[in-house]
Amino acid sequence: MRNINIKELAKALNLSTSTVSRAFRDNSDISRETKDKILAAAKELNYQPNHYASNLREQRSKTIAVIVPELANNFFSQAIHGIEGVARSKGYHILIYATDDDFEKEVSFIRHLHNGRADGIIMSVSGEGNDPTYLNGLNNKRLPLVFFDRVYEDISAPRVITNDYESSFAATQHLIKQGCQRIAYLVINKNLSIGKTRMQGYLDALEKYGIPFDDHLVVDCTNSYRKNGQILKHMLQELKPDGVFTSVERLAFATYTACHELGVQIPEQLKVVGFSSLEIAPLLNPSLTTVTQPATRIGVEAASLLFKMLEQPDTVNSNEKIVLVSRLIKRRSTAV
Amino acid sequence: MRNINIKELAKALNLSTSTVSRAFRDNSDISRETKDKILAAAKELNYQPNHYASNLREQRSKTIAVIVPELANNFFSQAIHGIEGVARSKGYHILIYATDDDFEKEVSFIRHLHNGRADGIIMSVSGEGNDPTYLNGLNNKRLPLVFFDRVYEDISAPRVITNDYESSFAATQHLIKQGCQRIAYLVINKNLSIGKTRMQGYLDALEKYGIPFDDHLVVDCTNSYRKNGQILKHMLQELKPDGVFTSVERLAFATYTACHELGVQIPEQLKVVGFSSLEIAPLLNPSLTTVTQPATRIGVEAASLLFKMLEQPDTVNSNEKIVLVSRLIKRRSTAV
DNA sequence: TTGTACGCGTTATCAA
DNA sequence: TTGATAACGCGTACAA
Repeated sequence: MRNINIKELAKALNLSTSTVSRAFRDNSDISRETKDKILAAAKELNYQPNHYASNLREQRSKTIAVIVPELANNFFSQAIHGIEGVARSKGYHILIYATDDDFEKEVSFIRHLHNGRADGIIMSVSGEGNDPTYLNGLNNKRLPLVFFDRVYEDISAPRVITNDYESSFAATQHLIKQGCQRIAYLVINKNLSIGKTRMQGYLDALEKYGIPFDDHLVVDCTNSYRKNGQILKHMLQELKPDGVFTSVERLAFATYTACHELGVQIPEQLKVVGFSSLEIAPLLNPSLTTVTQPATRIGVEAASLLFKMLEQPDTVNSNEKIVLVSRLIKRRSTAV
Repeated sequence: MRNINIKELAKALNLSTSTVSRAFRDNSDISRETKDKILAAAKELNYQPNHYASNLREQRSKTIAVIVPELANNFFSQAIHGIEGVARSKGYHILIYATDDDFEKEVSFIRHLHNGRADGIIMSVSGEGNDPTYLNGLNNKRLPLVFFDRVYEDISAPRVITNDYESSFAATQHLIKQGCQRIAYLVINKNLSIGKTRMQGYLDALEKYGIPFDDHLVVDCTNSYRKNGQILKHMLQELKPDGVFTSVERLAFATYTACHELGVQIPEQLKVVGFSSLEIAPLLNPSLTTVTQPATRIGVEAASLLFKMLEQPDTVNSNEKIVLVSRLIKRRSTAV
């Protein structure tokens, strides 16, 4: 069964293409009767208006692009889940792009999206702290952009983030109150805004409780599973921390693994708290104290914001910032 | 900065639109010199060929659609990750759709994709065992379809699956060898092919070792976290199994949670093994014995198969079946 | 090597 | 209420 086009359908019904076209749009004038007839025939002959022709004509794609650093990641898949729900309810489709934390890919994706393929972009930026000003040359066109979670601070675009500073402060404070004095901060890229903000919370909590800052305890990790294992084992043995605060989920897991391998007892010898959206954190050994971001909700808010920009451009300020609240959930990994 | 079109760029360069067009296509004749000039000017003026116009003209979208039951799920996000990598390397974009295990949504997505929006579809089917013959009326058009993991057995389309029967047999056998006699099989939808296949492995393993089959031990669960908790706690208390084999990851987690709440000791009182792609299964309490599917690889294979269908249609048989091997990884949850 | 002209399938404008 | 027609932006015969 071939795809037929509007002409063929029109001919089959002895109608003009305009009339057929009208049957598929809600606003136009068309008699109830002919409309029904057309829709019935369309179903019968399996006709659907060609998407590309429509979009070319209407100059919009009913598609939004979502760019994330990685796909196989709890947080991002939950966020995408949230975005998808909103998009579907609006009749929009979503294109997915993964940068693998590669800035070049990010730039390339963004550039190529400026060809009409998408009506808007939702992005969590790549991990490399490169120069994001390339966005300035672009975003003034009518391709709205919304950031979520990982943002470029100096780029003017609406964003949905969480209260990273406060939750990092709270997490660090929690470790201190549980008796930790040598608290390591684990980060993937401390130049990225999110790494910096979370670190500031860590630093300020230390200061508040009069704990001297030791910059050896700020440990720069990688995206490589293997390398992180080496780095962390080395760190645990050399620096002998009694607490660890990880700025991303993966590093909490890496810490667990390193401790298992070294025979370091959590929480007796080392207390661990980390950012994590893992639903089964309670099932870990020991159950993991987490700073849990409302990942799905972040996606929902980001998508809603983007649709607001699409539907009522004037109501959204480019400095708009939605801050959602993360929760510190205390579990066994930080028990006394 | 507005988007400019090919006409404006041509005018700016004092060239014809065809010449400009040629500069963006590799095959056509065009002097090195003019080509460079055009590309430079394009960059300067931020010109990109309009995607919808190109696609309308060329009758293909360089886009594939991926339909999955859910997004916030380890297995599927890893599979999508695999698909994305292959697609990107081919210069293709991917559209993502989540059915939420709703058959109606699946049908709707598939139907709507037959409007030129995508050149092919990769799908893991929705969880409801409805009538999939709707696909027969469609897939003969030139919109290639590849199934992965969850498939419709009676629909003729290439598929990428894992050796579910064998690994289920192996998992059940492992439980038996560890001393289990009353082994429960947990499934979400036992009418779905995947649920059936995995159950057959379970049944045959029981039979091989002369363990009588008790159909109360086949427990139909849901997608609701709360309901599963009730079902499982009830099951544990009433049926007193000494082993549990779960056909999907989520039910293994639910089992853990129920056991924690009831104070049932794993593995002493109950041994657990489940299908799961969770990378941190070793970190669970206790570490979880898993049947681990090569999720990313499945995505890669499915995408590769689809591209083969797009590039050399005749070389792919519609009955083609790629079977990848899952691994049974023994951990503490089934220790003696 | 470059330019002219047409058509991809649709929708909006205008006329009937 | 319906039909004829032009235009959306591009790519490719064909002509130059």
